[in-house]
Amino acid sequence: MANTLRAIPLSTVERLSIYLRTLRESLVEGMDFISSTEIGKRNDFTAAQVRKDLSCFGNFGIKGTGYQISELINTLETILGLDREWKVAIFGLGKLGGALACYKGLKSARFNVVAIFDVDPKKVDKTYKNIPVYHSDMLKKVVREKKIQIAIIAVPTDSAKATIQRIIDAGIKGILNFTEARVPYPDEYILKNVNLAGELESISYYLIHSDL
Amino acid sequence: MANTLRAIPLSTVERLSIYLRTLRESLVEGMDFISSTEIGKRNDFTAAQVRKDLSCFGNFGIKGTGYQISELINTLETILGLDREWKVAIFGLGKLGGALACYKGLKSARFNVVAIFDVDPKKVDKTYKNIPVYHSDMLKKVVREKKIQIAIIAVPTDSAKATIQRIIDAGIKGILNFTEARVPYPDEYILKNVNLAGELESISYYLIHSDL
DNA sequence: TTTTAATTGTGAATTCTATCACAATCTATT
DNA sequence: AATAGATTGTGATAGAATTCACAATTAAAA
Repeated sequence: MANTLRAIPLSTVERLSIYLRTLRESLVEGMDFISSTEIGKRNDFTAAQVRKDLSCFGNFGIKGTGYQISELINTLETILGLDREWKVAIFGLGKLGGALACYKGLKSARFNVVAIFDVDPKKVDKTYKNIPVYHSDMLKKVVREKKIQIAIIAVPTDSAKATIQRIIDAGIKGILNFTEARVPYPDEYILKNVNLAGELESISYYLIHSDL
Repeated sequence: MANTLRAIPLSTVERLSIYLRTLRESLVEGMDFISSTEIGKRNDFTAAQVRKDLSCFGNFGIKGTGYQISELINTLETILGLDREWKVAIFGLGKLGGALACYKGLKSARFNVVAIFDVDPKKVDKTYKNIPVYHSDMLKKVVREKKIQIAIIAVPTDSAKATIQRIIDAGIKGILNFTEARVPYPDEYILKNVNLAGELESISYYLIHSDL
């Protein structure tokens, strides 16, 4: 039975993203329906896991047949909030910030980069790939005017903590942080960290500790 | 009691990375000892979590005092395999690949980018930031000669699946994948996916489903 | 030396997450 | 209309991860 209000674990939400990708892929392949078994097989999940995740939000399947793909895509997009446009700002126009600003996966997924912030006088008050670049001092004003809802942090390590704090203070509730900085934040905020060094370090760990 | 052989969950290993960062930070601040409580506070973990994680590998603390910071840094570096140099190749010299090649966090953490692969004739057989750029056809030969152990995938989506398959076939056992492609891989391999769109989608989800 | 305060390491308890297993139901076939 | 085959949704079960809670130990203070 559907219960959107019950707290859904992050792991379930992250898998919904993966299911959505699989559904789009199978739609391109010309399929109309897909079973939980097939969704699982393509992502190395059990079929029960797939069904349980989906059942948190409703009964979308047809017994004996599976899930109608285009319909489930729409449903998952609505659940994930991809039925609207999100206004995103990138903080830090270095190599990584620039790469993220160009990333096609963003725009196609309704994440629209409407502002870039930096402190370098050579970069500010220009545009980068048609996106206006502002001095970080303009943060509060621009966030208010452009109704920015999500921040992506790609500033240098040493200014990261202060930058994140200012973003929190400006009321941007969704933050994706590519730096090492860790900042406490209020409950109603969602802050996710992508830690490149950490990813490689756990790869390093498992390379050593496998039975070689 | 220490038991390095027992399978350690990924979540524990990932936290070790975080503890290590915290320890380095506190060393810079001039501290000599740190308690599990303080490590936890700086990362929003419980003190028990910190102690339990560390106790998987040994008894490193001093009761009443905490952990000797520089010593625990060395211990964690050894556990994570950061006491050696890892040879890394980046696949795809686009915006993201270029950004990763320049990323200072890599080299300082003993992850040494010794090769870049691409298929663009304008890029191959040159160097990028002093790193040689090879045509992907040279994959097997270069991997063997340079003893590459870790691959970072930053190629375009449509060639990603094939690229990853060739990397697996070439015997590179540690893979960090920045693309959407998902490829089945043998057990003794470790493949981690960083999914930017997925991260933003779960942020989107929680922004909608908080009590606003 | 004794006491007090701090902190670890860990077994037990709890909470959270994933899997199992099967009744219910749908489609297709005979 | 009846049967066979497929697949869902979910309560029950199992498994994993986290937190609790406290004895043991150390350092510092009295």
